Amino acid sequence: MSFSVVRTRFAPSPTGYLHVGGLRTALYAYLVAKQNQGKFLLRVEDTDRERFVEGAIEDFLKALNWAGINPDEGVCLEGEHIAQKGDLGPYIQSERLDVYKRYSDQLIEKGFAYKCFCTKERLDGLREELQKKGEVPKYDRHCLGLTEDEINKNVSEGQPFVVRLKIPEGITTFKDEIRGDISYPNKDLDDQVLMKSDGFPTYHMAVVVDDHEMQISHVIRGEEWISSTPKHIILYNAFGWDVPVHAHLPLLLNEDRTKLSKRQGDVAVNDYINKGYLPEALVNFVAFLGWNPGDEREIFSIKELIKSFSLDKVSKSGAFFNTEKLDWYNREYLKNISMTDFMIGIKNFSQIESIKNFNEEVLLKIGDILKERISKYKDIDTMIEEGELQYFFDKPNLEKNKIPNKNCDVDKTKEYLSATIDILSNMMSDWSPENIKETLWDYSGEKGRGDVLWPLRYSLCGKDKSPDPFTLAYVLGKDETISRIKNAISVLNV
RNA sequence: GGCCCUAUCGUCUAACGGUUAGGACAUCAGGUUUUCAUCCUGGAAAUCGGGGUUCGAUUCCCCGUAGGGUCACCA
Repeated sequence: MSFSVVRTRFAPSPTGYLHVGGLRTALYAYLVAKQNQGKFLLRVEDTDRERFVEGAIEDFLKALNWAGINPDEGVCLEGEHIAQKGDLGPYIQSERLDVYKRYSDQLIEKGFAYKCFCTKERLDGLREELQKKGEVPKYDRHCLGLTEDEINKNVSEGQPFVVRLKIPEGITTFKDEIRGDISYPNKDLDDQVLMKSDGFPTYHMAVVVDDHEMQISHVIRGEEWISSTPKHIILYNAFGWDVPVHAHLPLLLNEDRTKLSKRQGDVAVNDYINKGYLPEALVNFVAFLGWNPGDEREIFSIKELIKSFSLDKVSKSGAFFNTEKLDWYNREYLKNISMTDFMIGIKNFSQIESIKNFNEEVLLKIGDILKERISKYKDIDTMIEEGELQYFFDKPNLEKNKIPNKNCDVDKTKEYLSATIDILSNMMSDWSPENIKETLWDYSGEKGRGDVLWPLRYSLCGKDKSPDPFTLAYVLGKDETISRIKNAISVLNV
């Protein structure tokens, strides 16, 4: 191979939104470029005009940017606008039509490709016929036999035509960086359309021409492209170009082990952004879907990934996109985030009204509680919506029989609660969870930890499950704490 | 159906011929300054089947089986 510089690319087509499989492909390509001091480019493959989706390019770019994967060259975002940088552009295929035309003419001239005037009807009929006979549907090369005169006549009459690749005899073999040698008998290959009748190239033509023109050294893409790679190799050979390294990544799978798709859960990167996952976590997670460093480390920043990643350690089989593991990753990253960043994260993320009920002070006080209990920012909204945090604002409704600890009678409970009020009222140290705990420690130890602390905790929140009573008391403040305990005593007196 | 790819705990994976088949997530049990959460400890859990090659196969080869991908003027 004569590529002196590593140049990789991510080449999405703007037909939808970036999904997690695409994110991983982009990430791997990015890592390979970065670890070799190479360049990562982004090219837009918009040769299918019918499937073009408005805004898709921006979406790709934004999602990639969120993940920390930014192109060195090619299509990029400048503020809110799409821009292009680099000397080998344009990097949007619809702006390169003349390039493909030039190369396609060259191919025809050299006899590697030919014009085909067959109508859609004829092609459909042919396919149907072959399928009925149980044969592989392939073009029958009807137009390969056309004479020069016939071709010229058809063209001058304005008959639409496509350009087809003339597949040579033999066997085509290529080396896949992940799977090793892969061979296809050429007789199984169809005379692939290179140029469509609308003057646009097909993917196969465009990808080969552009990868060559943009000096791509590593073609890193999904496994679904394996079977069209031989056609690309034949094209490289026809042009006399060096073939870049190919690496076909295993697919990301649904739970039923089919190719990851919508319908079976969230697949768009945006879905995960909107649920409040941290970019570092998603990146770490998808990086490990199909790759690992070979030792037992699991937490890798993108910088560490650049250092450790290698294509030959990428696995060959598809991986199920398991969000439970993703949640774990996100919790790990949440642990290391500062409280300030955590607060910013919540504020930036939360869409719902309820978060606005929280004043800064309370939010800061319950930060640790929140951080420990959520997997992702969205969970906070869920907790709020389900009223799980309501006791921080409103006095709870208490059920009398739930106030005493298990096997502790009402009179004793009243006594403990009253004593707790006294102890807390006379507390001299600062009102902090640690000090509250310390203040109550001897007394509760003496009377029975659970018998004293359970009713306290329940009095403050009215829930079977909650954070510890000291934190609760701290967040509520001394006055409110005492008021709630008094309330509990009065409930017991009813 | 043709062609191609793949196959280790439920899941993600490690073990580049010799290991009590390792780790992580999830799960279960126990523990930790009441509950929940966190944290700690421990348990259960896998080499698709059949043939070879070899002193020895998860590992190499073949055949099955299963799953997936692909067979467009879509990428």
